[in-house]
Amino acid sequence: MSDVFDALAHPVRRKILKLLRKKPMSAGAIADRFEIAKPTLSGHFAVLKAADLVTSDRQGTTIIYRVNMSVLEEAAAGLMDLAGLRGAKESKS
Amino acid sequence: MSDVFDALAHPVRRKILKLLRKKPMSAGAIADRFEIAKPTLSGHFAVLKAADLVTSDRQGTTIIYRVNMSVLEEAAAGLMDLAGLRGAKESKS
DNA sequence: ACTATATTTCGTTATTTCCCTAAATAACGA
DNA sequence: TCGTTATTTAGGGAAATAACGAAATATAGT
Repeated sequence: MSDVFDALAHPVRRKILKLLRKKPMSAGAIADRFEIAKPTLSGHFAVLKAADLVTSDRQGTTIIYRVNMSVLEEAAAGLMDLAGLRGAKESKS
Repeated sequence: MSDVFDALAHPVRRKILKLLRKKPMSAGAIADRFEIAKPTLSGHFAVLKAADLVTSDRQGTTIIYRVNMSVLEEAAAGLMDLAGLRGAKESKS
């Protein structure tokens, strides 16, 4: 859970998730949307993956990233739990 | 919005919010719940305040912190927006 | 085997974050 | 005003994070 919030803390990573929400994209296609160097983005992908917020699978030479919706929903639920709102499961950490 | 996710990224700050959700507490009362030095916690309060996640008011020599529920709810809504879920307002950044 | 393309890993630098102790500030009561 | 309590600010060191260019890896096609 902490990994998730760490991952969400960076604006670029939130923007990546927002892109990915519409449709899965290759690392390169995502990189085209940013001014940031590819190695830097690659690092962001790694953080998102560590948080299990995205999954990746290779297709030939390109790597396709897709959002892991359930984890994103869990995070939202976690926040609602913090807020003490309806529909929130019990949470740790 | 970025400030909010930054603030939520630290486990201690999330724990503070969770405490404060039940009832407003003084800085010292919160500090009693942690092993962390008071100045360190004071720094965490400052981050939470910068994100507008908590408000503070002084009562004599003690300072009472309370959660700003609406901002916490906004953050949850922001996440749901990322997840593309119902009930989510449009969001920037 | 060689070349080209896509992506990541490595090594480095700069910035930020986190935590601490010590000192400062604020408000109270005697 | 003095002393006490509650909290914050200041200063500093260690560790984490973010960014880059260069080099490495993986795959496909020739």
